[in-house]
Amino acid sequence: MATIYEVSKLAGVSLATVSRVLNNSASVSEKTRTKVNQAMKQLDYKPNAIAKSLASSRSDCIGILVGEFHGPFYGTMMGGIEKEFRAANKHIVVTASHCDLEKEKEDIEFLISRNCDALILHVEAVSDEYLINLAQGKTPIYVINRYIPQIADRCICLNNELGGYIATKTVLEHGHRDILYIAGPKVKADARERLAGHYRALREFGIAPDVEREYFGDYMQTGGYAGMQHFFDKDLPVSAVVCGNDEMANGAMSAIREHQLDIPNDISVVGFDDVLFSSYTHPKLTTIEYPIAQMGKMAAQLVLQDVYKQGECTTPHMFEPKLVSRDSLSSV
Amino acid sequence: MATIYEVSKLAGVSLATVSRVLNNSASVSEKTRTKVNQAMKQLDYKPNAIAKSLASSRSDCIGILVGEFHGPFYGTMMGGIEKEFRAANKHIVVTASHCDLEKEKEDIEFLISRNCDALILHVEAVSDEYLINLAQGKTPIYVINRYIPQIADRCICLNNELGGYIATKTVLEHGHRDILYIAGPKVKADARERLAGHYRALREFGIAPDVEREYFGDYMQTGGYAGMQHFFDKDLPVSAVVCGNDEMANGAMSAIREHQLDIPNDISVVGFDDVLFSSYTHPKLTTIEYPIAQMGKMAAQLVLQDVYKQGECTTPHMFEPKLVSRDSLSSV
DNA sequence: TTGACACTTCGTAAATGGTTGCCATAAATC
DNA sequence: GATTTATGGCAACCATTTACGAAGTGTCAA
Repeated sequence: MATIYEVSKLAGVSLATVSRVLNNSASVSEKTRTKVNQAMKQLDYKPNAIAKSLASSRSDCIGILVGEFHGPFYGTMMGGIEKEFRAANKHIVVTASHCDLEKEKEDIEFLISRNCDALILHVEAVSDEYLINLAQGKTPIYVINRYIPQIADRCICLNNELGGYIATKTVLEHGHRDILYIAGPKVKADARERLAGHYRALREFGIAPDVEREYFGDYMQTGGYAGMQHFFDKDLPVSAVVCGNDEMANGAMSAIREHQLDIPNDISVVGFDDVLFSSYTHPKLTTIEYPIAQMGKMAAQLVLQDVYKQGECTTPHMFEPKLVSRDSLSSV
Repeated sequence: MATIYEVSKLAGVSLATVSRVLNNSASVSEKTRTKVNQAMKQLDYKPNAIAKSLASSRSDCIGILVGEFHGPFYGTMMGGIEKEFRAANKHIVVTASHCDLEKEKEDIEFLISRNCDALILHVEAVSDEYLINLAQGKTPIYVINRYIPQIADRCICLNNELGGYIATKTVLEHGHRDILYIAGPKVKADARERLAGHYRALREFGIAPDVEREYFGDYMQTGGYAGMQHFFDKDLPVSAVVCGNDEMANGAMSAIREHQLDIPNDISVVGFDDVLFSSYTHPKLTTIEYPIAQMGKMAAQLVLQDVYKQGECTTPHMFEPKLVSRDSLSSV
């Protein structure tokens, strides 16, 4: 592989000049520029990003940390981020840390050691203090789906509590009183926040939260399915089930159908996130919109603005969840 | 950020020794090793992966190229690859090139310029010649979902034609004769292969393929929905619709339901891929299994074996599609 | 016409933070 | 005391950026 040195020799100029035309920095005469460009073409020269990164301590790469690669939520998030960066000619390097404390730390260190110009993190296990401390470091970080007051300007999040509140309140307003809740994993802050919103709505309607009517799933279809089975086994009266996310709602719907019950006439179902497939379930899922693609886009814009001084980002950092009314919720 | 130099000074040893401790290569006395480790801890030394990569022309990174970040197919593939590599302490850097020729080439060059030790590619736009040529290069490549005879040992793929054949043959064996086909984008080879399999099954049953009964979608729910609408508008007799993938099947089912028709009693639906949500649709989707997670895993094992000389991979390179019988296909 | 001055354009060389082959030295063994 | 063996150090190298300075060119006034 040809190096900048060979190019400089062939073009009869110095290393510095080649570097200058590469980065079109400073002034280079048109004549020299053409000479260099020709030499590069002739040698099929490809710049070595690693060496460039070492010398310049930049990388044009943004590190992304997600929980998982699979699943509709993270995929959409990565897509939103990537689209924005690609337009700006930046690359992303993504790792998935499976909501594990050690892996999250490891991955963050990995991304920093790779000279990422900034980090966009969707982390769950790591503590607030860790992130606050990390934010002091050389590499700017941006946090999605988590609000930390001390670094509020680095947080892009959704009001999960409000979303949980809206979901259950809507169900209550439709006349339901026998409500089940399939929550996400207790270890996840957003799951707890959504549950808190659920409680608030319940109390507002004079209903005492009841642990008997709660189930903690895994945020996946299997969890929703298992949760619903669990409730069926306990033979509780039910007219609606509110789920911590759409995947679990999907799983719950599957279990409900297997019990020969109709959605929403026998049991109403509400989800959270409004992932892509939720408009294609049967019945179409009533859910809470989590504008994750936009939030990813915004995180990217923030990086572009802060780190690369390109464009401006004026979107507010806290997004408001909205109800998406479809067909899985009926009145009683 | 502390450098290896400062560590060596603090520990009172040479640079080389620190490097040896880091890579636990060659022999270093226990005493020295402890001294160095203590110094590293004291300085909170973090090795600079970029510098290491430049000096050693390795990176412990594997470049992955996928079509998109979102969607159940690629997510599962990335997950399968990542899991295997994480266990071996390798990292992946992923880019999505949206099935665009220029982006695919650009991304491949990007990954190579980042010193990736190997590339795992799911590419569609780039030509066979390009890949054959690329395979001659310094960076080993592995290709998923594409068979190129000249580099067969680098290809991990599914017999798409056979899958397409099985899907339609199964539908025919269930007595259906008025079959519609919603294919993937013509530009995608796998879509064409699946369609070819469809043709073969049709001919085997004495049915002439009919372009009136074909629609080319986008491999997404929207495409399946639009395809079904298209057929409804033409008012063709239908008893079954075979789809190029599960997402389109999902979209088609949605359209069918909106026409107040029952699945599978009025119209049967068959998909392809068996992505996660297909076991949770209503009715549960009958489809063709595409073991993409396993294939990703295998690609990773191949890299581990060939590039890092770890483990051994004996899985055959061509996977066989299998029918997954669920509830969306009935007999007539 | 010429000299001063400013501005372009380009080259030199020192980083950047590591790896690694080769050689030297000290310790251990016989 | 000679021969191994285990350790450690030196210095070149990886491919690039970039501060600094040196030419070269042009403008303008004296």
